Amino acid sequence: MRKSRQEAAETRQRIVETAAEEFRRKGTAGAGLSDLMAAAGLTHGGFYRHFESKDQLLAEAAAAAIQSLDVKLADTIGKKKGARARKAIVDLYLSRDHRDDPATGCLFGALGSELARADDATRATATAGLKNFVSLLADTFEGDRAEAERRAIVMVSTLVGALTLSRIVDSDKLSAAILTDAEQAVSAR
Amino acid sequence: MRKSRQEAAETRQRIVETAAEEFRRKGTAGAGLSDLMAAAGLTHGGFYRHFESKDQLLAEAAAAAIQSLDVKLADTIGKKKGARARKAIVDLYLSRDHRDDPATGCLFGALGSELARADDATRATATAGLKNFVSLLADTFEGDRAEAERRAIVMVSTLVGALTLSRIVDSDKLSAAILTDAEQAVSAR
DNA sequence: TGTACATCAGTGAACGCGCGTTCACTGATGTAC
DNA sequence: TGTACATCAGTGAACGCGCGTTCACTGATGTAC
Repeated sequence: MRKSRQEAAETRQRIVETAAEEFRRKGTAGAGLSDLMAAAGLTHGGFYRHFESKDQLLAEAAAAAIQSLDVKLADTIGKKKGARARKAIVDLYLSRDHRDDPATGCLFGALGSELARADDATRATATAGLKNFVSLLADTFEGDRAEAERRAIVMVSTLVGALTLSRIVDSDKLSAAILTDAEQAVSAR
Repeated sequence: MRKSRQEAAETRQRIVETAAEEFRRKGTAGAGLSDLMAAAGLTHGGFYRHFESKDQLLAEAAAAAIQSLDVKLADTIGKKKGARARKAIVDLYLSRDHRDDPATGCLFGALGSELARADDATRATATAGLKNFVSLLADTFEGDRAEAERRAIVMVSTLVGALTLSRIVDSDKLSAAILTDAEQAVSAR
């Protein structure tokens, strides 16, 4: 039954990535270890060969989600600069696709209020991810760096808030309006 | 042991209000019925004399939280109009006090990502509350109503996002910057 | 390179625990006459 | 107004269930010589 080191490392990675999706899809409490391990193609007994606790997995899953956000943002920016890069990020972030697929989307939008109650390791990861997001956006503003960062912080706040609210609301019309209005307001700045 | 109708009604109200705080403080999964009933000064067995399920309580607690937000906003506005009313709301919403006391604060900030996964009744309540919040803010903008509502929607998004992020972050400095930057940006509009 | 032994990834069953929910019971309140 | 009975708010114990966690076991992999 023993697997090679490489296979074990791949398994671990698969668990983390599966968890990153399941947590975003169902919430941290809603995603049980048993379901989660099954989703990764394993039985739940093996979990503790890889992790000390569910909290540790959450911290690593948060890191994976942050990393995938970084990659998506970098891909979206591509070779664009300034306002065009910024618009590409905003369009992606406030798209209906993003709203309708929390599992592969932004960690802050999917787990925002739960992250505020998470343990230190998870919050530290989230904080680093937020700083990076802000920094990428700040790069798209010209002029004074401190001012650019301030604008980026506000923009991220608007993006996260709008995405969260668009997912709560039970009216398609209002949900779409939130995305559209935020997109236009943010692009106009 | 039987209580009078009035006492029973008061008990029910107390449970709902206690729950509204506990859910915001600990999250919907983190707040157990047993703890919650104890916090309301009761044993947990009596819960089902008042409610059909935990989900029903959540829906009513959400309504209570929404109502208390309405009251706070109305109190804050008082007799102020336009930009002054708007500034008062923003100052209150993005205050350190609000950030540090989710239990009595905005429902969207405290439970945002969990509300997106809540049942229909709870989401309907949240949607109605959001519409009211938007409407109050729209009243502070002059000119075209549709445009005022668009601006209000964006502003609420920024407020909710900034509050949520300020609670996640493990750096006091960044947390304070999020509140301050959002406040200044939003006030400048 | 081959052999003997130790390691450990993964399985599947089991553990204790706290959860939401149910229930028998108590006794004050409400109702009927 | 008084009396007899029904109602039901609240108690406290119990229920089944799924959770996170533990453990004995298997057998392929890794290590030592």
